[in-house]
Amino acid sequence: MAYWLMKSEPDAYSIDDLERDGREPWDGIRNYQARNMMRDDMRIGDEVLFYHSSCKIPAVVGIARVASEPYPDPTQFDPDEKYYDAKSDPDDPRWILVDVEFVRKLDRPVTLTEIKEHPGLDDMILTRRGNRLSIMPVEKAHRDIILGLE
DNA sequence: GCCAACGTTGGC
DNA sequence: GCCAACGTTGGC
Repeated sequence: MAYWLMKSEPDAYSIDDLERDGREPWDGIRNYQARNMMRDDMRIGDEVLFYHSSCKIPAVVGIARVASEPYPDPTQFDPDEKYYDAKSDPDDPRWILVDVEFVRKLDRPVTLTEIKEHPGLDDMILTRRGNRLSIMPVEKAHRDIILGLE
């Protein structure tokens, strides 16, 4: 089983929203690297660290799991959608997503500050300079440390 | 609101 | 294929 971190702006979609919905298609990803990971590398049951970004206290706030095989992101074909992509061919969809499922909230958020301060988490992709990926792989050792901090 | 970093686009 | 311009991300 692999481990992932997925960012979401809590104003747009928070861990509480996922808890309420139970399950959610991870739509709107328009970055090829992130798409490739969902399309090629994620497996049902993989664990996801749910991270709040672009907010007051950026932090890992919960755990989710990959809940579907990859499939085309429907929002790319809907002209009324923010994430509409006129250049995506329905016969060869450009954007692929997976569903994610709520598992639990952390007992308390593990903040970006703590992650940066922890020596064992030095080489996490999350804190790498210039990293802008909204989906990234997480090593088990790093995941274990983070869950040890909650 | 600023700005660094980086991806994407499009002209040539 | 190069590269300047532009857009986006996301922490601060």
